[in-house]
Amino acid sequence: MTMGDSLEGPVAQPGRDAVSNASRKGDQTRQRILEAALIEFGAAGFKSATTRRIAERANTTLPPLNYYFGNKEGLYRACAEEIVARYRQATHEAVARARRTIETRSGPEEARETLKKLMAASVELILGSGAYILGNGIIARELAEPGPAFEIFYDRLWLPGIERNSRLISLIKSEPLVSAETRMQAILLVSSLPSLHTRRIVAQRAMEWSKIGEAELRLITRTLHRQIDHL
Amino acid sequence: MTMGDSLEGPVAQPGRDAVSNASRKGDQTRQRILEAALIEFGAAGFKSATTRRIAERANTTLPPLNYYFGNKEGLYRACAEEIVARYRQATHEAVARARRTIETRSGPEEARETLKKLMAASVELILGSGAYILGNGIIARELAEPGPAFEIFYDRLWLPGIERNSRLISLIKSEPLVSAETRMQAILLVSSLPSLHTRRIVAQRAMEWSKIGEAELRLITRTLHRQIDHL
DNA sequence: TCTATTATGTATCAATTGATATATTTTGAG
DNA sequence: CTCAAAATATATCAATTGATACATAATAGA
Repeated sequence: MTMGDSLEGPVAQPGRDAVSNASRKGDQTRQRILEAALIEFGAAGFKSATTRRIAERANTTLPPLNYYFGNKEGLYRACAEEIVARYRQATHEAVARARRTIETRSGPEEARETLKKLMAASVELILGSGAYILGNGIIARELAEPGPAFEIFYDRLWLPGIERNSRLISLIKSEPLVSAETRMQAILLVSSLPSLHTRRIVAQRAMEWSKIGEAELRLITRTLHRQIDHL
Repeated sequence: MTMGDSLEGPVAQPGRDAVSNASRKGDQTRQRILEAALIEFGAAGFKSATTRRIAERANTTLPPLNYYFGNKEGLYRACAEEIVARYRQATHEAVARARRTIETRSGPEEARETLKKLMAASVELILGSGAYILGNGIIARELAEPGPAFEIFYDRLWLPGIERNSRLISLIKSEPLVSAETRMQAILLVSSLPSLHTRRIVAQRAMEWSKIGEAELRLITRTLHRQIDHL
C-alpha cells in the first residue's frame, strides 16, 4: 500500500481532553479549526458548510482538517461534543441544584424555583450575548433535520434534560410518580429551547428592533419566564 | 444569439392560478414537480436537496424544472407560495372568526376561545396526519436559517399571524392597546409553531413510542392546549 | 546538532450538481 | 391531417467540493 493509510496522524483525540488543551503546537491549529467549524456549521448546516471555508476561517488549508478530524463528519461530531461540553459547564450549577432537589424530594415551591433556575440558565445561554451562541444554530438545525450529531445531542443533552425536568414538574404537581402528560410537558419544554435561537430573528423584525441589546433581551426573557411560571 | 433565450417557455405562472389548475398537459407535470419539490426540499432543505432527485421523484428529467420554474431558487419560491396558499386555505375559517372577534372588540372569553381555535387549526396542520405536513419541514428550516423563502413566510404568514394574535391577547388581557409584552407573547406563540414539527422527533423517542398515532397526537395536543389556556 | 516524527502546504482527482444546448416528441389549432 | 408551438429527453458543461497523494517544513527527543 503506497497510500497514506499507514503513517496516520491524530484523528481521534487520545488522552488529552476536557479543559481546552492547546499546549502542543498542533493543538492550537486543532482548536482554531474547531472554532471555525462551529461558526461555519452553525451558519450553514452540515451539508452546506464547506471544508474550504472552514479551513480559510481557521487560517489553514484542507489537509489539517482530515489530519485532525478524519473527515467532514468527524469534524462535525467534534463540534457537537464541544457544544455539549460547553453547555454542561455553563449549566453545571443549576443542574447540581436540580439533582439535590430531586434526590431530597423537595416540595413544590423549591421544585418550581429550581426549574426556573434551570431554564433561566439555558435561556441565558441561547439569548444572552455570551460566547456559546456559536453552537445554538447547530443544535436548532439538528433538531429540525436529524444529522450526524442528533444522537450526541439527544443522549447527552436532551434526554437527561427531559428526565430532570420530568422529575421537577412531578414534584411541582405533587405527583406520586411521573405521569405521561408530565413527561410530555418536560419534552415540550426542553425542545422549545433550541427554537429560541431561531425566534430571535422573527422577534427582531416583528418588534421593529434595529438590534437585540440588553433591554430587548430582558423583554424576551421576562415573557418566557412568565410562561414557565404558568407551567 | 444561438442560445435558448429567445423561445422561452412558461417560467412565471401567468393568469391561471389559485385552485390547482391541471388542465393542460404541461400543468400536470408542473404540479408533479412542485409536489416532488415540496417533499425533497422539506426533507433536505434548499441547498442540500438536489434538482435531480426532485426530477426523479416527479418522474421527469432536469430541463422541465428550469422550463417551468426558471431555476432551483424559483422552484423553491414556488414551494413557499404553495405552502402559504395551503395554510391560508386550511386556517380560513378560524381566521375569519378572529377577524370578527377583533373588529367587534369582543370580551376576554370570546377572544380566548378564538385564539384557541386559531392555534388548534395550526397545530392540527402541523401535527395532524393531513396532507399539509409536507411544507412544515421547509417552514421550520427557513425559520432556523433564513433563505430564499423567509420573506414570503414572514410577510404572508408570520407577520399577519403576529398581528392577529397580538390583538386577541390584548382583548384577553383587556388592554386599551397592544403592549410590547403582549406583542412579544404573540411572537413567541407564532414562532413556536414551526418547531412543533421538529419536536415530534424528540417526543417520539423520549416517550418510547414506536409511532405517532391518534392517541399519541392527542396527548401532545392536549398538553399544548393547556399551555395556551395558561396564557 | 541530527533525525524521526509531527504538522502543514501544493496540486490534483473524482464525484456531485445546477444548468443548458440541442434534438426529439407531443399537443392542439386551423 | 398539417404543422407550428409547447413539452420533454439526451448529452454535456463548468463550478463546487470532499478528499488525498505527495512534498515540504516545523518540532522535539537523542
